[in-house]
Amino acid sequence: MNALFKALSDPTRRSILELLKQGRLSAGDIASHFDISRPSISHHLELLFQAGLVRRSKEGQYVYYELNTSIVEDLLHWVIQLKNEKP
Amino acid sequence: MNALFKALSDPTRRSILELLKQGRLSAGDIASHFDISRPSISHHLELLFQAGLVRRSKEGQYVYYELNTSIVEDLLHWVIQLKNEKP
DNA sequence: TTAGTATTTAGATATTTATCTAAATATATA
DNA sequence: TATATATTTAGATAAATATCTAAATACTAA
Repeated sequence: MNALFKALSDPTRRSILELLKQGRLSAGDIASHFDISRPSISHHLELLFQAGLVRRSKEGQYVYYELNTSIVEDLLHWVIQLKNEKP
Repeated sequence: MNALFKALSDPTRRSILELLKQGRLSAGDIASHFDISRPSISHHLELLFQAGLVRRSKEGQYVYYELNTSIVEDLLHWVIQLKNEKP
């Protein structure tokens, strides 16, 4: 749960997630949306992966990333649980 | 929104929020639940306040903190919006 | 007014984090 | 095989952050 919140705490990483709402993208396609070096984006993608927020699959020379919504469910529960004092 | 996610990215601050689910507490009462100095807790409380996650009111020499659930609503929307590609 | 308690502010420090460039690895293609 | 492209890893650096102690502020009560 800590990795999840840490992953969400960076605005670039949240933007990446919003991008991936459209569908899966390669690391390079993701990087081209930002004014940040590819290694930095790669690092952000790794943190998102560690947090379980994205899946990845290698196809040829490309690595595709896509949202993993099942962990978003966990986040949803955490938030709801905070809102309702009697769950 | 960034202040909100930044505030949630620290485990101590998330624990403070969980504590406040029970009801309002003074800064000192909150601090006594942690092995961290009072000034550090005070700093965490300030960040939670800046993020809009808690309200505070001074009563005599005490400062009481309580959850502000209306901002939690915003967080909820952000998460839901991430889950549903067609909102 | 003086002493005591609650909280925050200030300033310092160590750790974490976001970023970069250069190099390494993996794959595709000429 | 040699070259080009995609991505990650390594290592360095600067900025952000969590923490501490000491001091300041605000209030209570003797």
